Amino acid sequence: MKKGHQVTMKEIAKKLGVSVSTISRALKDSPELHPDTKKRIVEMAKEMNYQPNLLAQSLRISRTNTLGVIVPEITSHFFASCISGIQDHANKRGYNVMICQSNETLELEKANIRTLVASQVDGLLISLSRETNQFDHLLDIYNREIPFLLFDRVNEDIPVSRVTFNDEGGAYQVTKHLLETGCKRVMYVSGPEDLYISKKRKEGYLHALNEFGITPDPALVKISDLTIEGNIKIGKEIAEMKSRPDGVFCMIDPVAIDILTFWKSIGIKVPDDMALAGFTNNPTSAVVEPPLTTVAQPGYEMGKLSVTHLLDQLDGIASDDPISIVLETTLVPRQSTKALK
Amino acid sequence: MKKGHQVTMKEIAKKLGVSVSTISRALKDSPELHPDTKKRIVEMAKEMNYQPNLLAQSLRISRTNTLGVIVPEITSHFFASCISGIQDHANKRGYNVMICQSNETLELEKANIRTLVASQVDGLLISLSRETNQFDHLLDIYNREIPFLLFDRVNEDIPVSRVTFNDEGGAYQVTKHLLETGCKRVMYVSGPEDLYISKKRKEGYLHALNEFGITPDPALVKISDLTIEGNIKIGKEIAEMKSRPDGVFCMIDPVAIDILTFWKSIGIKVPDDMALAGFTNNPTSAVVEPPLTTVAQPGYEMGKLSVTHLLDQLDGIASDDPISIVLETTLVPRQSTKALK
DNA sequence: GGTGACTTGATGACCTTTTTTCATATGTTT
DNA sequence: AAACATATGAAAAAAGGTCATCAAGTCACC
Repeated sequence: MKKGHQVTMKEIAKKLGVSVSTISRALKDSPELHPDTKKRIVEMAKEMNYQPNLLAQSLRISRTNTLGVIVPEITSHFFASCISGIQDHANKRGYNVMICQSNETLELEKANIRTLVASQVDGLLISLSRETNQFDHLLDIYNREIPFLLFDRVNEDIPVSRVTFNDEGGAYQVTKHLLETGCKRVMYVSGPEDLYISKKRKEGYLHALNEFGITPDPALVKISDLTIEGNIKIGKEIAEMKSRPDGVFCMIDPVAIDILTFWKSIGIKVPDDMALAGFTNNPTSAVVEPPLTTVAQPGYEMGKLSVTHLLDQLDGIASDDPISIVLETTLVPRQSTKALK
Repeated sequence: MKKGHQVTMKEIAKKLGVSVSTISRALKDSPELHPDTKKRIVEMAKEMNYQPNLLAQSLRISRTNTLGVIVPEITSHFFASCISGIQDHANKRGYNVMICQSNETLELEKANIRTLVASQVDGLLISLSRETNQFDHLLDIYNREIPFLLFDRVNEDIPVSRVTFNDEGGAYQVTKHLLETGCKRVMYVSGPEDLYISKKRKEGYLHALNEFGITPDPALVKISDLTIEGNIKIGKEIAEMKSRPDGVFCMIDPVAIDILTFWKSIGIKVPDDMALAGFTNNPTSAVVEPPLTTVAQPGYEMGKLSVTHLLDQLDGIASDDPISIVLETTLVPRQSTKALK
């Protein structure tokens, strides 16, 4: 199939028997043109359904008014919300958005960056893949002075702006909640240790324990590979412990939900046998039985703030110096943890 | 913030003291170039981190290798899955994807089309918004011979390829399932009547009733505006009916889940008091209590098939004549409906 | 020495739009 | 009639890359 022909300024010019410069002047609303001519041209452009070729325009002015976005996966509700926030607010400021997913692989992340840069995007919003433990590709675009920032899945060694949640604070809140509702032995089920959020949330967990005068027990920290099988394996391990925890805080909701489902199948009662809490406030967490206590992360808001900051930098409204924007999270207590007395 | 300078062919040429044409030939792997020179150039290009400017390239060859995608909303798991399928398979064939969401409004749908067309995308994959009841914008791009197809939310009057689910068949399956598990009075909760899927699923519903020799009762068809409030209102209306249905089939999962949640709050038991079924197989439907019987629609697959067909048309592999691709759905029986005897 | 093959240079057209410059053609003013 | 303003044309340069063409150089071979 071949694309149909697009109307160009040249063709309008020919049709009206005027020159291309006149067309350009008319469409740019230049003051040195007779209003009548201007009107004639604008009307003809409309009639011929003229659309300026953004490629040519971008090439000329060396700006595309397009931003690139890279997320680990679109099907995650959280990232979908971020994208939604990014899109809405990018559009509001006259920018378009090209979205790519890395599928949690370093390889695709690199490839996406390459393509977006080649497409001359004006800036990039990146959330790193789980696999990303090496940062040459980011340093590369940093050195090439391509404006970008990191959100949610960030790295602290790259001198660019970061937008994150107060992961430590959220983990602190939820651990504290478990302790306040009577748990004595609270476990933390983490993701891979080199993940930024694994570390941060562990800090919050430890912080809360510390505040309650509890010495951390290494047996009460487990690491999941975040696959369904991995999560179930952890659930099983916990069930089989001689000395079980009485409260479990999982780094992300899906881990908690997989464990919950497994526990239900073997007769473990939540929260009576063990309390359970997650993090992220996925839509699913509200409807499982019992509803899961979790920590809400406003994804749309994160997308909005990220894109706004980047555009502010592009437009010279904000300084180019990297800043760190930290969004607060909110504890969402539900029935998977006991009630406060 | 200003974007850093990008290396051009001219600069490589200057550095190596050769002409731009030689660079071009080397990068195009032209056979008429000495292998040594080719190697020298390719290495220098790599060293200088040269990336061809896709804008210029696209402008010249009048092809962008980019597809545009318009979905009603990204945060829906179903559409996110479609996008994922589209992206993966577009990339596989060397295409990029620009994604836009219409937020279920006609206005944004039009604006998105305009922008994507102005950006010279090679083709479009469109899923219509709920509000779209007028099709000038589609006829417009049809007349301008811009290759596109419709998926999921389609319209049958535009002569372009369509990719849909067998909505009628899925609705028939689930209604039949309700009848087979003992329901005598099955209700259909529809969305707005001008929606394609509202109509199709109603056909399937009626088809099953007919097969069981049941005369459709107009009181057993309700229409929701698909907002949470609207769904709850329907749930309430059903609860207050003097002669309640004993099975309710909702056009989409969220409607069923909102109704289920409301019913739980007022003590109606599912499936004992009334059986309940949805459509789409949202992740949520598997974890509500009781798990919701629904119809699975493979979104990733739909995205994959859509993009593959469009690219086949673009590449001349498939004929330009519009075809209709119909994907089969699968009944997912769960505990919100009674078991078969 | 002539022929042909191979390699590279040099040039320019082209894609579309933007922007500038200079040249005209009018009409208006003094 | 000269001076000026206004409106428009015509053309070129630029953005970066592609592609084709012609010229010219080097080399080998008969």
